[in-house]
Amino acid sequence: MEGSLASARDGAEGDVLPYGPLDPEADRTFELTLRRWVRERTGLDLGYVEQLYTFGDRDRSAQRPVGAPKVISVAYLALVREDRPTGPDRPRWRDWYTFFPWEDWRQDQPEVIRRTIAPALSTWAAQAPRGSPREERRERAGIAFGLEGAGWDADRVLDRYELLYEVGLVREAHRDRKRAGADPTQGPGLGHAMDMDHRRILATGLGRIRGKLRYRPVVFELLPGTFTLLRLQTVVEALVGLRLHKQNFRRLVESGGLVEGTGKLDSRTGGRPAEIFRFRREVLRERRAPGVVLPGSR
Amino acid sequence: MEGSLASARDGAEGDVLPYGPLDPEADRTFELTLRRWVRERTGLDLGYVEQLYTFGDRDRSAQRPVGAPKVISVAYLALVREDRPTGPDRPRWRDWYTFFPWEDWRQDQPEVIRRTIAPALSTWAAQAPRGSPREERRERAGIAFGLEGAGWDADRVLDRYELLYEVGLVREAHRDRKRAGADPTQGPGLGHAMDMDHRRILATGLGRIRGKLRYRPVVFELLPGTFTLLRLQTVVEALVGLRLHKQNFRRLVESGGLVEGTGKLDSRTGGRPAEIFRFRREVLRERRAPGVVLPGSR
DNA sequence: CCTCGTTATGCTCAAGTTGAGTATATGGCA
DNA sequence: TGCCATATACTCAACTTGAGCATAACGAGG
Repeated sequence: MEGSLASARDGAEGDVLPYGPLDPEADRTFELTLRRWVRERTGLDLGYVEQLYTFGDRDRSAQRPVGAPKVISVAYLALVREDRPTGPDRPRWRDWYTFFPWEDWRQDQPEVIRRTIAPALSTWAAQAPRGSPREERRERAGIAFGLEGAGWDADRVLDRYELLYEVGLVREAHRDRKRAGADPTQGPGLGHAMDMDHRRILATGLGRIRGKLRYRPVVFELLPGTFTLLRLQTVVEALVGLRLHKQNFRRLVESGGLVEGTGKLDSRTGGRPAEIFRFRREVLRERRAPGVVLPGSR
Repeated sequence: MEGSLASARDGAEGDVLPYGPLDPEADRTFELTLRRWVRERTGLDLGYVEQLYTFGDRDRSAQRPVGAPKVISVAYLALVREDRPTGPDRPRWRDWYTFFPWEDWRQDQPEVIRRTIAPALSTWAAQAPRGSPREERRERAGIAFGLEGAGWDADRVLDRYELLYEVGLVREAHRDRKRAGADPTQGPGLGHAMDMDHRRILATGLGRIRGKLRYRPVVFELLPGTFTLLRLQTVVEALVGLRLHKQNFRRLVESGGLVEGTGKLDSRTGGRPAEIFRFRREVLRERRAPGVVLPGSR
């Protein structure tokens, strides 16, 4: 239910993000074009929308045939509640952790880090000439994956993907090397691959939203108007990929003025009925940076 | 000395940011093209570089003549130490607070807010129909400029510029309305204007760097390899536009592991000689988000 | 060489925040 | 009724922040 993102048009190799041409003439801004385009193609009305990053032709893995027009891609991140999408592209929701299994720490450290990533990074570092190049590799790996007591930084999603790409642990790396005519080394191919550079874009988006969470109440874009605190917490946990301390989470959002109780109860919880809360818009006026996440796990 | 940004080519109306065409073919990424371009045009080697935002034709104030090619502008933020720039465009350094006088709270609340902005926003709110539209305007103004006890959020530079534009308090607003054939209302024209939408871009950049400061040690890009703590503090203050408590700043950067003393002293300070410090790179490995925590950052 | 102004540095303290519990409440259901 | 599950309430120590007082060490001017 939580932790998913729209993706569409299964292609030759893997999933792709929804994309299409923009006509800067038709609307006043890119963002308006985007909203219209998504509504037409999927029936979804976007709420929160944020520009992510712009890539030029040569940044991208897809090789442009000689004579084809130059392509600039402007990637956007949008938050939508998970309604059923419609439309000709047959877009489908995907759990984003199928693309980034190493990002999901909700039940402890993911297996794949201990079993595959950490050893591979260790080998990769050891292949560098001894001394400072080797130290640099070790340091970079340590920072990205929180290896040697460095602590996991949930926001560094892009750092981690780029490192895995460089080290050759994701399929796109082999695909691109083969296309470039280089040696076609085979590695484990962690997580589901995506076409073109879409997995890189997705990593940018996930990192961005994890960061934003700390100082802007964007979670509420993904929830109905009212919800229990457990539901809110579950969504936050899906976003940051960490498990949070329940009592402290309640204290944080309640005394932080992010939510207010409605007085009504939801008794479908299985235990004691939970109070139903709503987002307190006034918090935007009261606090400088109203957000949710403390890196505290379990 | 501090608080400035490269701008070039005084044009018909005001300053402009350095800009030029990018050839995505010549370099592998936009960023490389940018670095090369800046080196050729100004002689400066960029250190930290970050993509800011991409604007389409119609986002921009400049009207494109019929038949002219479509233009997409990708704005970048770079941090450079203030060396003398060279080159054909005659670029010059500018204090950015001449463009945003309301952003400089280093000596208390800027006059222009109390004298001009707050009253104008109040009038603007009062012009809306009573009830919730009027309340929304009042709330928006309050959040942006920290008016009714809301507290100043240094990061909201873009919010503030856009509000002033909308309310008609910056010259660009009148320029664009006139061009669009609308009524040419005259207002105070706060701060120095810039051509096209460059002041908007600059606002985006200033906001971005202020935010980044909290969790990445970007300040050190603007300092020589060694420095006194006062020098470091002054640069941070210039960036965030606030004055900081000296003893606490020292405690923050020293016990936070951001800097380490060299044992040497600088006695050109006028009082007791200051110890000379350097950036501690290891902090990147040790802490999740090493940055300068500011008053009410969270 | 003594004093004063100036900047640097050291230290304290109260208030607030965080991390990690323990304890109690209240529903459904066997 | 009693058990299980979840919700909610409260506690407490460790740590962080905001603010200020106190002391150190230089140069300038008498």
